[in-house]
Amino acid sequence: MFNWLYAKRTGGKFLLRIEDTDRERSTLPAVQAIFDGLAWLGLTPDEEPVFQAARADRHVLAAQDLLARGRAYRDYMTTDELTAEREVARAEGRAVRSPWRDADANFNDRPYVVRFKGPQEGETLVHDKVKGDVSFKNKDLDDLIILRSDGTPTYNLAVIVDDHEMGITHVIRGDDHLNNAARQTLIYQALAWEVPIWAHLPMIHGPDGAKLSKRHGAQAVSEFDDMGYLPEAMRNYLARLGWGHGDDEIFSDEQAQAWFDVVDVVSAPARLDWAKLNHINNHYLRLAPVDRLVDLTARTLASRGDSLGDSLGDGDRDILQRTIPLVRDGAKTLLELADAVMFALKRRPLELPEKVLSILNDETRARMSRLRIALADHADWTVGGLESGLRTFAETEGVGLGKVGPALRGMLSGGAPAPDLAGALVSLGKAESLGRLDD
RNA sequence: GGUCCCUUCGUCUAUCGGUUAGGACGCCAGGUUUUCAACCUGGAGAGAGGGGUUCGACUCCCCUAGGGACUGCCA
Repeated sequence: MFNWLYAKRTGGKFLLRIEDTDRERSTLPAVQAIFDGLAWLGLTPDEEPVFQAARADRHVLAAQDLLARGRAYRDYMTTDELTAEREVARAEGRAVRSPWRDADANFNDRPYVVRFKGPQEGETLVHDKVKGDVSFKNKDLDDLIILRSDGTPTYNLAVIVDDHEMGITHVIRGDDHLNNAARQTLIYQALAWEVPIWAHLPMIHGPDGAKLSKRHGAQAVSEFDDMGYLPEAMRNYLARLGWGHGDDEIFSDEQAQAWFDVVDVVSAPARLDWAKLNHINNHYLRLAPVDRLVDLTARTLASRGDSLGDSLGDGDRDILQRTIPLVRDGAKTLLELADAVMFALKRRPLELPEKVLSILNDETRARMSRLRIALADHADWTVGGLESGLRTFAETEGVGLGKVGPALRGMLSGGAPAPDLAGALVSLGKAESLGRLDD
């Protein structure tokens, strides 16, 4: 059975049908998951969505109407006969045809399915906004089953009836349905209903050119959330996948809405390019308000099950507030941002890795002690102030910053990636910085 | 097998008969440098192949090749 959800925007601007395409679990929860994904993307209709289970009674009525007018017929083929016919048809390179097509039979005691009776002559044109006019010879189109032998309607009848009754005007879907569009057009016409405007979008392929699958790491929108992508970055990236507007790469939602027209969608499938997605995500990471990134980073740390994530106090949030602006430029995802911030959240005393300990010989230890004193007196605890302070210190020592940096860095970060020295000092704050040096 | 769709740099795309075929990501080289990044400068890189139509074709037509979808009492 199928379930779908009709989402309506206030003012009746449009109706949106969301259907679950997963053959294995076509359930309401699955449809809800798709809807949630759209909500995450920021594509929420501003009116409560309407869950619409299949209106089987209306579908059956339509089928009976077709039957009464000779546009459908009862097909008494058994599954064995059908299988045999399919084999023959395939060998002869023609569509499947039931012997009952023109029999106009009506037995009471034999099971049957109801098939739509498509014309054998002529051709059907699908006016598609993306693919252009596509013509199909009617003789190549097989007769769709619209009612199963248990009397329930099939997908192809159900969408038509429900979409018509809900006032759907545009059918925009993956181009794997382009063939169905021809058959559905025939049914719309037989029902004397207005054929919707079709737009069949190319599918998105994985980096290797094959159909996007779990193997490529993502299928459900929520997985991009888990991977640390921002919704606005996804919107921008997805908009550019299969569509372009001159040289514009980064644009706002308002611009996208003003520029976008479904007829401009390219008709070839596009591949998902993680590198470019990362680049765009980085761009929006730089633009995002720090408060929001603090929240998202805290969430990321918590979801990792990292002990730090659960015990984040106000002091830690202050640290994040100071650190994020200094490290966000290098982060491609929220996951990387969380990594970049880890050094500042470590609890004293830090465990210094072998690599750092080896730098701390007697000479550098003595120098660090003197630096600790100089820093304790340093008042201007800003990136600029500390930069010049460090430079002055190195000059007094008569060495280059290269002699000071590695050791300081090691003690401050415990070997974890960290921003430049002045930045690291600022993120930690004076007390924590000096404390780590003391340790 | 049949029907249908698709084919511009590695990737996403611009071009809508006349361009040195543009941009972005990535890549390469150099610079900056206290880690990882970021950043700055420069560079390489494309019309699947073959026929037409045309003064002129990436653009229109045909063929071939390659890729994909559909071909269920699935949705």
